[in-house]
Amino acid sequence: MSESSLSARKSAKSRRDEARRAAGPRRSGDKRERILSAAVRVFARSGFFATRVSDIAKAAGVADGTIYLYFDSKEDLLVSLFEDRVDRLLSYMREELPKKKTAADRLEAVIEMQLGLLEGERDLAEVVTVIVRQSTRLMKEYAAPHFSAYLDAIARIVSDGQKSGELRADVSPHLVARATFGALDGIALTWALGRAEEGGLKRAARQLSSILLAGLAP
Amino acid sequence: MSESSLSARKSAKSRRDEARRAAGPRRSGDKRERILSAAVRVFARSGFFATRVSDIAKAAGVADGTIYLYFDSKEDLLVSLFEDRVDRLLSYMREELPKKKTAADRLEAVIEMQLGLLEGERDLAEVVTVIVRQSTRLMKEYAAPHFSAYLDAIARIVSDGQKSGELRADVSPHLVARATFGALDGIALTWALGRAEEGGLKRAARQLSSILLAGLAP
Amino acid sequence: MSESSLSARKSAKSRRDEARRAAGPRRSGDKRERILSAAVRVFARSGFFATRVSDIAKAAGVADGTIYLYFDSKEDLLVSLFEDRVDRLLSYMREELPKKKTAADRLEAVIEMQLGLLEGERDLAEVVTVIVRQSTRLMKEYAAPHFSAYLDAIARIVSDGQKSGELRADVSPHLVARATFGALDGIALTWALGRAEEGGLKRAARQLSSILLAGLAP
Amino acid sequence: MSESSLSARKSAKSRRDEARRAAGPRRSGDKRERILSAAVRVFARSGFFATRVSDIAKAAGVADGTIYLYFDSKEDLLVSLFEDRVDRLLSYMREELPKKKTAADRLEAVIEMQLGLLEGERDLAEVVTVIVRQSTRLMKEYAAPHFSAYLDAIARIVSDGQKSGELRADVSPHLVARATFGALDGIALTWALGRAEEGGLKRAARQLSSILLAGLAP
DNA sequence: CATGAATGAGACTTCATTCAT
DNA sequence: TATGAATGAAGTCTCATTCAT
Repeated sequence: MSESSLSARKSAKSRRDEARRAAGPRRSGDKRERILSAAVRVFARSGFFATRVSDIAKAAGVADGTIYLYFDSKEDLLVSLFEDRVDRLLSYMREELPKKKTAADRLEAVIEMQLGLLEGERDLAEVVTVIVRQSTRLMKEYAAPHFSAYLDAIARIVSDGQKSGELRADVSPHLVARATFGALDGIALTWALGRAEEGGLKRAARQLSSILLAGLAP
Repeated sequence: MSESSLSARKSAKSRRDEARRAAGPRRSGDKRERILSAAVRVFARSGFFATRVSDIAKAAGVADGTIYLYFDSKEDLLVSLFEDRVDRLLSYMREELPKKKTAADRLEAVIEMQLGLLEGERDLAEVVTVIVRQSTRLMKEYAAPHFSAYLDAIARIVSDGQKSGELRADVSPHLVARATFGALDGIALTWALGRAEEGGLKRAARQLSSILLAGLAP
Repeated sequence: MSESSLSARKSAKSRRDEARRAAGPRRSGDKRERILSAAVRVFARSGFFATRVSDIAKAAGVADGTIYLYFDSKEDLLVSLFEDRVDRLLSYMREELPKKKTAADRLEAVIEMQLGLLEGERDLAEVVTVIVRQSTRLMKEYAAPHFSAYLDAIARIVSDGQKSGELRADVSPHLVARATFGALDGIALTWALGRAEEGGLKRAARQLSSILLAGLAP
Repeated sequence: MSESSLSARKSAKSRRDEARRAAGPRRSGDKRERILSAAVRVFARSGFFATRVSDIAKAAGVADGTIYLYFDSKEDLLVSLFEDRVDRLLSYMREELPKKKTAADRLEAVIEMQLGLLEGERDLAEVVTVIVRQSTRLMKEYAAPHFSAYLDAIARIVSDGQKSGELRADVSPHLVARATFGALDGIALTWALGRAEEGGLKRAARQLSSILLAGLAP
């Protein structure tokens, strides 16, 4: 999930926005953020397709047309939302992972990170886990590559751990990555759909780490 | 996932269909199945919203209107599809689980069952994991209860295993259930979206079982 | 203005229509014609851009969506209209012109034909002369080639007449073609916009022929 | 095409502009001209409806809103453009025609004038001949009266020439006017759409005059 | 039972115009 | 005067659903 792959998708609009941001904030530089944040709420409540652009506009307190000053289309809005949030995850990964020395510490960090990203942002959790899967094009053309890169990063941690003898070698690193991601996703999904208790995800992170590491011990 | 919860949603059409099935096969009793099977293929390729009813009709070789002789709506078609396939899973669970004596055996059975259901039916895998999440109403009103029942069943296996001392007691049974389901779902998702190798799911089932049971050992 | 160039533009819809027509008239095989004829009236009154698709639908007594069963888009509707009517002109040209032996007779025939096509169809006259020029894309991509072919045909008549000594040789055949077409178009335009008297175009045709032939005498 | 008919349409803006012009050039008096000249270019390239006000603003190097300091609306901009250029034609007619003594000289003058106006201004030629026809309201409410006045002026030349025996009397003066205008328009149209050769229009003017006068000889 | 032409509600998006700065 | 971000009305087109045959 390299930086370059992330910046690959750049609409005319977002390029314009960047120029605008670089030139310093204009009168309503926060409008883009207001729209994004309204979109998280509305998408989470109704799903991508059932959400009308006018719903988001109303929730953001702007006119329908204003949406299109900041995003190319409804789909671009969802993608931007996704990117915006995935960016945080990636930055965090690039900064924190190298500091950990053992595979165990790294897996724990990934787990805490992925769940922690959502902690306190129930709507975002639902968008990321459920809504993004609603646009097949988005899923296949955009999410899939990033998704693979993310899985690859996890698999590499496992594979390195196996080489160093820290983890058992009789399981496929990629399977572990897929299962780990799925477990995290499943926890987030049920957390988002059910009662999202305060601090629940943190406890879940600790327990999942514990099970996974015990299960992967040589 | 009790029988009663399953029969909660019963449209006029599905009730009629059941009566018909009970009365034995009619001349065009297979048309319903032809439509369902076409729907699996088309939904899997294009997603729920991007699929037009006329696409399914064409794939099934029937007229658009014919769909509405067997299903109330496009959404009813998806729900019926889901029910039809989940039914197999439930029957299997009710028959096989009681035969297993240890928690380990039961968890292994659940894992093999859930993945085995999809093995050889790539399209169905995609529908179940991705497409079903596209209709928020379906997800929240229909799937959620069944989903909970399914998770509860897994959690009970864990909880029983903890009471008997077979499994470690310091993790939440529900968390284990959610993580297990998620791991299975994640494996199925990546299998469906990526290269679905022959026999891959069977191997995955064995490895996941091994990790999970080792991780849950007291 | 060869046959092949005419059939070059064939939308999915029109191809479907042809198949349908070939297979014999369905229940409402005349609906396409009803829409076309309504379109002539409404386009003539309001122009291409100011006309809403729903206006045409109302005038034709069909639902908005029905338009799209027969035409790909609003623009396709205009193009189809144009083609449909130009076809008559071309058929006539291919059949009648070869029968005439002198350049004078041929020019007279062209003049009578172009104006006669519109006689009794005031709306069509306006569509052809005014409305078609409203869609620049249509004008440049579609009309221009056919237009050139039409002008070429007239120019050839002149050029042949010059070679045979029947017409004066000191004027450019293409200029004569452009001026003749323009004169006819101008007459049609003012006839359409003003009081379109019965028989006026026939008289106009005779007078224009007379002036043109006298002007071109060697 | 009397002066009074020309001043019939006078928006608040144009009245203000006239006052300004009468008072002598202001600092930004050229901005209006910059906008008009940009409008000619953009209208000619894309047509009236396909042209966005913002396109013109960009081409003129002003902000969108600035357009509305000089013109009431997009349509007013087109009308102003038309008036501005037609003004030249009218001034010329009022000054030059009375100097000519014969009908032949007058017709030649009209022809040279109408084509000469466009010579060297290909964009303007396209605007006048094609684009102006795109706004039906403009065509019917504004252009038609001026158009009639212009045709009347030509018809009067013919009619006078018939009375003096200089031109044949068996053709309708109005028909001649309409055909002459049409021929000129047709030449300008094809010149604008095709390869606009240098000097082409001047040659065309001479040939057309020659044909027309020979055709109208008694 | 089956058909598929017809319907029409509703969504996304554009763009002329305004107005606070 | 000049700006350009914001507005919101309005239009094209899609597609689930119906119903006459």
